[in-house]
Amino acid sequence: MISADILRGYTDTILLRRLADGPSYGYRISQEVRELSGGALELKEATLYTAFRRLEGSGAIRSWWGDEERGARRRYYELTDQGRARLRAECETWTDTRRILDTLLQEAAAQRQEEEEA
Amino acid sequence: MISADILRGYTDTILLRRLADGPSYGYRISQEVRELSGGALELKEATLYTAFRRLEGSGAIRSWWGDEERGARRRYYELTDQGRARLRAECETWTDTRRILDTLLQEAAAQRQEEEEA
DNA sequence: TTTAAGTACCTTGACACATGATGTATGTTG
DNA sequence: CAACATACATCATGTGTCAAGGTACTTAAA
Repeated sequence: MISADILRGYTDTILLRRLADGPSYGYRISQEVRELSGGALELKEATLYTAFRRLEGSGAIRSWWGDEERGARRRYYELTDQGRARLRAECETWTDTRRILDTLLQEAAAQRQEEEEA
Repeated sequence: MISADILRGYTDTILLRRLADGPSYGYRISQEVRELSGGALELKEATLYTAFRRLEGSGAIRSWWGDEERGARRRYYELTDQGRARLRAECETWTDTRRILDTLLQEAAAQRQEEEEA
């Protein structure tokens, strides 16, 4: 189980990506994240909704109340152009970050050797 | 330039890895990180030294003052067995995290199509 | 028919980590 | 002697995560 604390800084990006294919709402997104991560990542509600506020405040998404006639009310979210641009930028940052962390965490020579000998 | 905020949660792992090949000290490690990351990541001093305190407090590293006869004094750090175990565990967590984020940030079908057509 | 569980939203307070600012001290080089 | 590099350290502040708590509707089981 991966804590979102470790992904800190990527919660927003994950949400933006979930909205890239069209409008969605909180509960659904949290389910999708759980499923796509094979149960390893669960965005807690407090994290999720504060992230939505943050993203809306910065102009990356906009939202409205759905007009569900049955069941619980839902608030829908949608990417703005700015949000789409931000998603692109942050995906590139992820690529860089991944490469750098791979380099920085590369196994020690001794460890590699052990594995080669195994 | 990648903010360490984005790597938050990996500062400790990076430091543990820097100590995996033998004892070292703060200033040198911060230089190594800068070089290995191609200048993209700079561990700020405050971040560095609070991380050392944290790691020593949790028993992952131990430290001592060097006996430099010239130049500024240095505090050396070294992995404990516990630290070595923690490094292994956290490298595995990184592998998982990387895979999960890759999945979660995978480009949208529409975007992929655009690229294929390009 | 009550109860539990699922859907769906929200806020508050506590906590952890990163960092700008600031300080100490020594050594080297122009 | 001024500037820069080496080398350590702390404090206050900001930001993000999350446990805990709350609201309200729907469906299925007991």
